[in-house]
Amino acid sequence: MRVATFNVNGIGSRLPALLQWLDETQPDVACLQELKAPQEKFPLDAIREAGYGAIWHGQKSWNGVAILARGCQPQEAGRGLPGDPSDEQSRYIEAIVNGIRIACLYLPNGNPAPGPKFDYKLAWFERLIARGAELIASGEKVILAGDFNVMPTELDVYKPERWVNDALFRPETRAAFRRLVDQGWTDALRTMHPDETIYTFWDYFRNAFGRDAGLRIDHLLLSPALAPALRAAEVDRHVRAREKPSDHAPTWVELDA
DNA sequence: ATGTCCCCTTGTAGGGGA
Repeated sequence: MRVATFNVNGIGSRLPALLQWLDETQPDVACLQELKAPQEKFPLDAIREAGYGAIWHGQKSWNGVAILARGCQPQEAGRGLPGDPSDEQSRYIEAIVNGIRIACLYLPNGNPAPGPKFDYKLAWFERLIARGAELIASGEKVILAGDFNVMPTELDVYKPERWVNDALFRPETRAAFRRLVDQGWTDALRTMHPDETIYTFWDYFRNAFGRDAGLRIDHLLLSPALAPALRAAEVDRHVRAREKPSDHAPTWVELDA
């Protein structure tokens, strides 16, 4: 079973690229972030035609997350990250697919830091850590997948010294990610590639992809009940090299059925 | 500071966000 995460950066502009990638790689589950579309503008017909059922949480202009499942309808199991009823940003949705709980998330960017956006990022992170603890305690097979907007270590940044004051790499951000993982989650990509430089995002600026000036910020975290099933974890890097690409590449895990 | 791309607009160029 293949579970992928892909920040599409606008599903309106990215639909052809998304459909091409789905057709080529046929992931069983695809978690999408940054739809940048209101609920009613999700291209459900095209997704269905590609063979996928879908649930999604849209928002005008910003954010937006979706879970696609090949050949079946994802069973929605939660919309919105618990812990703050006043939070109106569409950044979190859960579904059950094939007995696995899939949490698709788009963690706030948080720049500029310090400031209110960074405060929101850290507060959102605390809520995710609380939800993570509940999910670990449940003993369920769970995947946390998405754009975490965190480079966990220096190995995950092309030039770490340039990023130390950025919201994606500040000590508070890395410490929060570590606290989450230390609950018992397995960082699938890093586990399968312990010493490798491996990126999931390249800025549109300054030919970042051509220079391989990338970041590893898209992650798939496996709960203890699921970690023994991990067989492979990779980045579909070639997708970033195409015409009109997202700034993120699809990232995926292969799990033993 | 800059670069680029996406989305929206008492819209068609400019601002906000990443």
